[in-house]
Amino acid sequence: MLSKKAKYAIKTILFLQDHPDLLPISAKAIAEKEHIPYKFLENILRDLKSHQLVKSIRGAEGGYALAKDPSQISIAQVMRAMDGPIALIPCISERFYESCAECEDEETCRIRRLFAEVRTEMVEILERPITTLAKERE
Amino acid sequence: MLSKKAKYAIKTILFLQDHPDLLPISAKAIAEKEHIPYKFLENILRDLKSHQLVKSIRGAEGGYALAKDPSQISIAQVMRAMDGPIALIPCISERFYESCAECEDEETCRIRRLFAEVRTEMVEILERPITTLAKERE
DNA sequence: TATATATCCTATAAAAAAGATAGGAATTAT
DNA sequence: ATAATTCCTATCTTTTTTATAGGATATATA
Ligand code: FES
Ligand code: FES
Repeated sequence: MLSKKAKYAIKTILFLQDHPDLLPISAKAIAEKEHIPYKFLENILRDLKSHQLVKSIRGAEGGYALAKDPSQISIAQVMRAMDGPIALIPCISERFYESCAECEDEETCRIRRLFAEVRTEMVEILERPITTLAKERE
Repeated sequence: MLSKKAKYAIKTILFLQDHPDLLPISAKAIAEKEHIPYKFLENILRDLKSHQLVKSIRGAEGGYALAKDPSQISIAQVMRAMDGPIALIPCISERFYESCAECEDEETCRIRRLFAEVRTEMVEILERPITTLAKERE
């Protein structure tokens, strides 16, 4: 399951997408509008920034904005920045590969292929740009 | 990511599939062969049994065996029995539905459809019978 | 029937991860 | 100068995951 952190992060990114203002948006404003604990959101924003998903302007009247065009941002990117791998097992993760402690040999592992297939399908959907996320009830 | 419990459970199920002996297989034997902590495995087997995935024979010479034909068992079933929902968000889970505390309205949620699509693809792959899991290096 | 081998059950402990908060330094518009 | 804001490190709390303990119950077989 998605962590709360990742879900808050997604909501934050979509909120910033929806408000491409001239002025950046403060963490305080985001926290209030999206009902995210303020200090928790600060941590999330720092992570989003370190992953080049948002940029920040310091000082009074400062705040946050998307670091790139929304067409270049996907839910997968946000999930990876917050929770790590998309894959359900580490040995087939593209960006967070780790060998499986429990499995003797990747070559003969019975479930590796299956989960690789799952990951491929997941990534295909989750890598879509967030611009494709129209509001429902169109 | 898959929990260790789920991974142990999958290994257990595949082990039982590979040993369709006349005699049931003891937890002790499974624990040794698959390198699973014995007492942890007991808990797992109890859960697998309560979900009708394995059956048990008590007493000396007792042990465990699959509760149904392997063609009727999938990795998805094992995952659900151990970790709960396959879906990444609760509001689209088929068997473990919960409304999302953070989202105001499912109808207007921007990410619900996307994650529903992800779940559909995941389930399609993970619901395959374990008999389709041939050993690699065919 | 005694014994050894098992499952079965409840409870607890230990470790790790997730979720949240605290306090203050640094920056900047007004 | 002041107020608003990001930035940083640290800590705390709660929940989940992983694992263990101890014993009750059942059963094959010698
Ligand atoms: S699941 Fe990774 S090697 Fe088996
Ligand atoms: S993710 Fe469940 S309603 Fe938005």
